[in-house]
Amino acid sequence: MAEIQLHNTLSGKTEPFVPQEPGEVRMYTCGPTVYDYAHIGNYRTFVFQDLLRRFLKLRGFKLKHVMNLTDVDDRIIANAAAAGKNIRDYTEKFVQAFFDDCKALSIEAPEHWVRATDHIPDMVQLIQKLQGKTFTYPGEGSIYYRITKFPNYGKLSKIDLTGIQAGARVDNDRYEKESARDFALWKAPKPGEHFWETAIGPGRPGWHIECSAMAMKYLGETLDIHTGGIDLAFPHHENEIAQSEAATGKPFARYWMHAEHLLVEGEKMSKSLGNFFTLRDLFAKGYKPSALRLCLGSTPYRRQLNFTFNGLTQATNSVERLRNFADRLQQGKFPAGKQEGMSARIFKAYVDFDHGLSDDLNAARALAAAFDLVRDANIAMDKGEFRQGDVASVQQFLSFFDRVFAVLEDNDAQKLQALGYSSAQAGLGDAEIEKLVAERNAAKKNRDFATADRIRKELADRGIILEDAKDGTVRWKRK
RNA sequence: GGCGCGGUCGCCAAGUGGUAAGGCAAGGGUCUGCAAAACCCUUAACGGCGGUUCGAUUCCGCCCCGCGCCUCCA
Repeated sequence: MAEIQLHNTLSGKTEPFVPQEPGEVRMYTCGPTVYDYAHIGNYRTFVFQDLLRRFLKLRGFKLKHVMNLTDVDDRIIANAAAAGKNIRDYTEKFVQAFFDDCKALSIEAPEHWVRATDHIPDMVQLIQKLQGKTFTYPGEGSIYYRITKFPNYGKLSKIDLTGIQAGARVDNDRYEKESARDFALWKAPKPGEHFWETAIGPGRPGWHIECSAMAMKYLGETLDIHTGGIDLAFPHHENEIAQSEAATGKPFARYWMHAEHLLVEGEKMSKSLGNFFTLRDLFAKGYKPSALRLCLGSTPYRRQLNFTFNGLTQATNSVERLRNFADRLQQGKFPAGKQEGMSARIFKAYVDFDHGLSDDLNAARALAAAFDLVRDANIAMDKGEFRQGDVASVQQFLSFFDRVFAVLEDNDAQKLQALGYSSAQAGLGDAEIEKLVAERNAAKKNRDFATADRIRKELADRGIILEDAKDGTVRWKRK
């Protein structure tokens, strides 16, 4: 196995990954703000986090992974008020939707899902700790963090504070702050707004404090890995560092990893451009969850991903190729014994796969390793050289591959159904299809091709593709 | 302006100081009652100009182009 190398935003370099405790990784990943349905850009990041998580597990690390759900912020408060709901009720729907989406994309559950509103006391404690060290100052009922007190401010995002002036763009906060860059740890309640009554006064948490408080509560004062979208590097993660390290005097996270953003057809995704998509939008158009997962996951995470419908179709077909191969392996009848060289060929696939992912999670390379093996094995099968004795080891490789990529299982229809999308062909059950296939086979035997073709057409119209094999067997699949 | 990502075949996307993976598409085959599906094969690419070098797509410089962050957006 290759040494795992990860790109660390903190150092700006790709470094060997060595966790604090051998064999164990403590990871915190920034999750969604549940004010609305998350969009495909969010899921690009979440799929990246999932690939990272799965790869580390594959390499034998025990994972302690925490992902947060931000369920209190300005938008949530505003939207909930507009809907006449309390924020817990308002966010519940989007929390559920997020969990559903994760299931659809085969994003594994972390060891802990944590919600900001469940951890107000932890945040209050952390703020008190900062107060004790005079990193804070009050202003009209709010509590601010004094950035000038933290010498390393800017070390993550490489922002140089000296050049920054409190200009019109920056100084738009209506609260009193000493310096434009200072941020709120605790916000005083506005009239009619939801607030918590606490030892540091009534109010609600600032954006950044939740992650510091929750990460340290579950993972200790120094994390191994902290990740999120690239836009979070500043100010969110920078502020997390300032808060946490001021409070503990220890490094907050050792490896910071940031996923680049996703573009849509080469443009920034935005509601105004009409190129803004949630998973629901894509599933309603008939795209498969597995295709979206591959589409979002196969571009290395530090590259901007240009999402296009053409690309999604390509991913759909790529998934098909892999699944077709798995089926061929499963259903094929091969001569007994082992093919010379096949074990070595499979070993090479493992090596290439591992090298790809070990190199800063290069998913494109790992994927190519699988496709290379697929092609070579297909050639061997076509030539009649493939042997039954190699089936199991190729299957083992595929399942190894799929422990990270998670696209091989043919369960898209079930997933969509679980989400409430009945795909066009959902009306036809397996038994019904088998019956029609049998009828067609009978017709073919009687050389009644008109009937056989009529059934074939009927099935095709309902999204069922038939595959007539050489030996007369028929395999079918849903489009 | 500062910081960052990128410009490789029609499209997506790896990679290397000695002329370049993989996927999709296209074309051609195998198979088939015909087809489809599946599988195989083939084609074709390194933004521009300099520099370093025996040799650069790969290193350096400049330029052009796309995109992001610079206070609450993954």
